[in-house]
This record gives sequence, C-alpha cells and structure tokens, in this order.
Amino acid sequence: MIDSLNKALSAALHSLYDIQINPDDIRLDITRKEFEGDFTFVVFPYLRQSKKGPEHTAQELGEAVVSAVEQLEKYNVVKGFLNLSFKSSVWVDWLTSANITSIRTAHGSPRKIMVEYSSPNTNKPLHLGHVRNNVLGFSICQILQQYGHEVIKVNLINDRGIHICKSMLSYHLFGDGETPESSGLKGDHFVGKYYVLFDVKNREQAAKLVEQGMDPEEAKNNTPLMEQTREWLRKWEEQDSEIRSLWSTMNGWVYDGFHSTYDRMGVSFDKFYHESETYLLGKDLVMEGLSSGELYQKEDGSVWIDLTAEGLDQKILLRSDGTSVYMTQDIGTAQLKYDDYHMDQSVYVVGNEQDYHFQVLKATLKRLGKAYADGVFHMSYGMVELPEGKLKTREGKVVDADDLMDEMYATAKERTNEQGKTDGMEADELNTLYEQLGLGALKYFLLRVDPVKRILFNPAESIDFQGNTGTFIQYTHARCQSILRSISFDGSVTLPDHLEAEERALVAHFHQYDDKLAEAATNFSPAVMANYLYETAKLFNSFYNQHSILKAESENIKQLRILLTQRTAETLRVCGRLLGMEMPERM
RNA sequence: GGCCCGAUAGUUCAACGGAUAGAAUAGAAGUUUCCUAAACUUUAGAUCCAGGUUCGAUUCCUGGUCGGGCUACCA
Repeated sequence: MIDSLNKALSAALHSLYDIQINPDDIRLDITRKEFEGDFTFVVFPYLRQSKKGPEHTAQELGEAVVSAVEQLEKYNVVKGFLNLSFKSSVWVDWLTSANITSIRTAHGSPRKIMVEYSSPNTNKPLHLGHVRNNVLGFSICQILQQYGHEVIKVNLINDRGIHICKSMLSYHLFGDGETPESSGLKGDHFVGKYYVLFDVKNREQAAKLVEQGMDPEEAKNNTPLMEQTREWLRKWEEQDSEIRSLWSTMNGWVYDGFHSTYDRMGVSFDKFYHESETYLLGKDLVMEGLSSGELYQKEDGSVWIDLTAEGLDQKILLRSDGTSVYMTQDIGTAQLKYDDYHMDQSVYVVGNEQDYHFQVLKATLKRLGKAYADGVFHMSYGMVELPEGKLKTREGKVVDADDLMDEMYATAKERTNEQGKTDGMEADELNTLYEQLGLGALKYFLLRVDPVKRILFNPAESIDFQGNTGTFIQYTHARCQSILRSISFDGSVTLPDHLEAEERALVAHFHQYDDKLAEAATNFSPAVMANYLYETAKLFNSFYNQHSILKAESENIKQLRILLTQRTAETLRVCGRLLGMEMPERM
C-alpha cells in the first residue's frame, strides 16, 4: 500500500515541480485521529521548488496521486498537510491477507546477536533492579528474534571475588551448620542472609578500631574479618580444596534459588559463563597490546591504555603486581564469547552506572585491533530507585524480587476475587491466572518506560491493575477470547467494503505493527512494543463499546468484526510474548 | 573540577523536526434489561529557564538551573 503511494508521490513531485526524490525517501506520517485520512504527506519542504502556497501544492499533489493510485479513495488538504485515504475495501483486503504475527526478515540484514543480561552476583538474592534487567534483556531478545535476527542469550555469572568470600566466611564463622533446608530459606536468600550478617559483624569490629583511634574509612577495610576475607580470596585462587568445596556448596544453593526465580519470571538463557572461569582471561591480549605498542607500561610495572584521543581517560589494565582488573577480564571474556559464537553484534544489558566502563571496553578492544569491537553495544538502562534513593542490599533498602512477585500474585488474587468472574475455574487454573496477572502487571510496569530513564518505585503505592497497565491488556485479550469461544471466523463469507471509524482505526493500527517492531528492534526499546500493545487494547475496547460483534447488522459485518477480534487477540498474544507477558483466556 | 544521562498535566508515562503536545491516574459528570464495567464516554489540567538554527522546535545546537550516575592498582 505504502509503496504505491510513495511511488506516486515521487512521480507527481517530479512531473509537477521537477523535484527528484527517490520513492524510498518519501516520508509519510500516520494521519492524526482528529483529521480524516490514513496517511499524511507534509508538503512544506517542497514549497520552495513548487513555487506555490502550501494548500495549492498539496491540492495539486493530492489530485495527481489519487488519480494515479487506484487504491486511493480521496484526499483532503489542511494547510500544508495532504491527507490521503485508501478505499475501505483495500483495508479489508489487507486485513484478510495480512500475516501479522510471522517473524520478520524482510529488513534484509539478519544478524547473529549475542545478548548478555541478568549477570547476577552469587552472594545475594535478586532485587527489583535485577528484575528490570532480566525483563528488559529477555524482552529485547524476543524482539530481535521476532525481527528476524538470530539471538544467543547469555548470562555471565559473577561467582567469585571478594564479595563472594564475605558471605562464605560469614557462613563459616556464624552458620553453625545451618542449611537452606534446615532453615526453610530459599538458597539465594539463605546466602544473602550471611552476606548481610558479614556487614553487620564487620561494622562492629570496625567500630572497635575506631574507638582505638583509627580513621573510620580505614577501619572498615582493616578489621580481622576483612583480613580473613582477603586471605580466603587468596586461598580460593590457590584452589584450596576446603574453600573451593564450601564455595561450590554455597553457589549451588544460590543457583537453586536463582533458577526458580528465573523460571517464575519466565526468562531463560542459551549459555552461562562463569567469572570463575573467565577471570584470568584477558592478560594475554593485554600483553599482545603491550608488544604492539598500543598499551604502555609504567615504571612500577602496571599496564595502561591511553584513551584520551577518544575523549576518555587513561585506564589501568594490569596492576603493578601483574594481576587483572575488571576491565582485563571483560576484554578476555569478549574474546571468548566471540571465539565461541562469531556473532555480528554483542549486546550487554547493564545499568547506566557502567556507561563509562563500556565506552572504555569498546575503545580498548578497537585499539587492540579487534574488528568485532564495532559490534559491541551497551544496552544501558536507568536504575530503579526507591523514594529514598538507590536500592542497597547491604543496608536492607531493597525490594526483593521474590517478595515482590508474591505480592503481585496476592494482589492479583484479591482483585480477581473482587470481580467474581472466575466461577468454575479449577484451582490450578486460578493459580496460573494470578501468576499471569501479577507478573504481567509487573513486567508491563517495568517495560513501558523508555529504558534510558530511571524508574521510581514507591512500595507504598502498589503497581496498578487499572488504566495503562499489563492487566488492561490481558483483560482485553480475555474479552476477545470470550467472544471467540462462542463463534469463529468463517472465511467463505464475503466481507463488507465499508468500515466504521473504529474498525478502520483498528485495521490501520495493525498495519503499523511492522514499523513498530522495526523501531523497537533497532532502538533496543521494548517500550515501543509496550505502547503499541496498549494502543491495540485501547482501540479494541473503544470499538467493542461502540459496535456489537455478535449482534452485528448483517452477517458479513459480523464476520468482519470477528476477524478484527481475532486479529486483536493475536496481536496481543504476539506482542505480549515480546514483553514476556502471557495472555489469559479468561479473567 | 571533568565527562555521561534525565527534566512534559498534582502524579506516572507518550509524542522519526510537523497540524489544536497525547494517555493513564488522582478530581468532576455520565454509561450495564445487550458479546467480560479490570471497560467505555465527557470534562478540567503540562513542554525547567534564556538564547540560536528552521517555513515550523518538547524534539536539533549553545549557555544556565535542578536531579541521577561515572570519574579507584573496586567489581
């Protein structure tokens, strides 16, 4: 539809005003709903060459295009805006034949894309910030896949380091043989408890040192506990069997906990990397860079890269004692990932607090001569904050992921019971429903916001189930299904060639799906799909309230409306899946 | 200090440089003998400030204000 219009506009501009413009470069807007028309062509940019006023120019173009394109019905002009309307029959044909849900590859450049997301530390349970990461990461993978790319979902687990040793030591000293089983705690929460306990004990010890006159900052890092933690880290690195054994045990507990949380959130991975296996990587690459002269060494032996030419700073890559820093291992891991998959693009879903880190990583890889550096992309997103500020596990200022999902479930159950529409549903069906509604509301809440913006979460105000919410979208789907349960589309009936305003709006909206998917995929923005989903539900409800489906004026109108209902449900399911939201049959 | 990001109705969010800046929520007023009222309809309410570019700026540029982040031989 659009193609023929673009061609006609291009031809008309050429023949009327001698303007050369490629059909692909013609820009059409969706006509705003307060005006009549489907697509709008803005003529202002061409006035200089047409040498006529905006209305006159638009008039002439409209005349030419409508007579050239048989599918067009009419046009109207408002100032410099040429609004073009297709014949209703064209829309109906499109609706009948359109394959809304299929995977798109028509953009012509399918790529192999690795997306790293989640990447948790194994010393504490997941909180709301992680939930945003997981939901965003999973969603963008779904979107990229739907757009026709090949996607590899990876999780780089941060399973080693000083913070892991803290929870290990804390458990060793104060655990008294307790286990997740004996305490009835989920594994990750169990380990997290000891991580928090470490901090408590460490503060006590630090306070004593301060009493003895030590500087508070210094004291924190020089307690007996901290000394021992560092000792444990050394032993861990030396493969001390006792330490390693405790480490595997505790990580095992955490993994059990994480896996159940992941399952519940509905996220998954194709590949897990573990820092314990990658933390030594990268040194070789740094040494290569040193010999090729891209890096330099200070007198104390530390190795640096000077990125001032790229507008960044100088960055250390190897300490004077020859050990790695975080950046070193990220360089090594980037290489490992590339060797494993040879992907065209490597996406890191990581919070915006690490914007600088990823600029440096990319620039460094480039300097080291790695062509794949161009494919490195940091999908940065804003932090989730409480009214009092950032989430902080150690200070207990967190919204725990599991607790939050429980609360969402409970609220969903409560609201559903208030509605009283679920009579006759089995207990396990109801359980699934509450889960779908609770998680749906949560995911939509997190995804509808542009990723670059931070999200303020106020625990005092629970996540909504009314208005612009996941629930509204799910409700609309259930509404569609309730109709489609009683009747289905009969393809043998000839459809009408007239559309009511609300019907036309829905069809035109379905037509935007391709553009929206492309926008979401190229901008890495699930929020685009969330908004599209909301619009879909809104338009359907508006249509639904205005026109009866089952009691339509005639059989062919009825069939058209059933088809519209079917398409709506389909769109909600497909786009919902892109956000990781499930659509209930009844609610 | 330097660098990065954000700022839109009371609140939470939209708006490839285009028309009268859209929604939701909170407020006011309506809609159910009829397919799910977790819905629909009506109403009131906003672009941080000052310049600049443009036929046209919430959008792009410059400067400022406010908020957040980064700026470790931490991860």
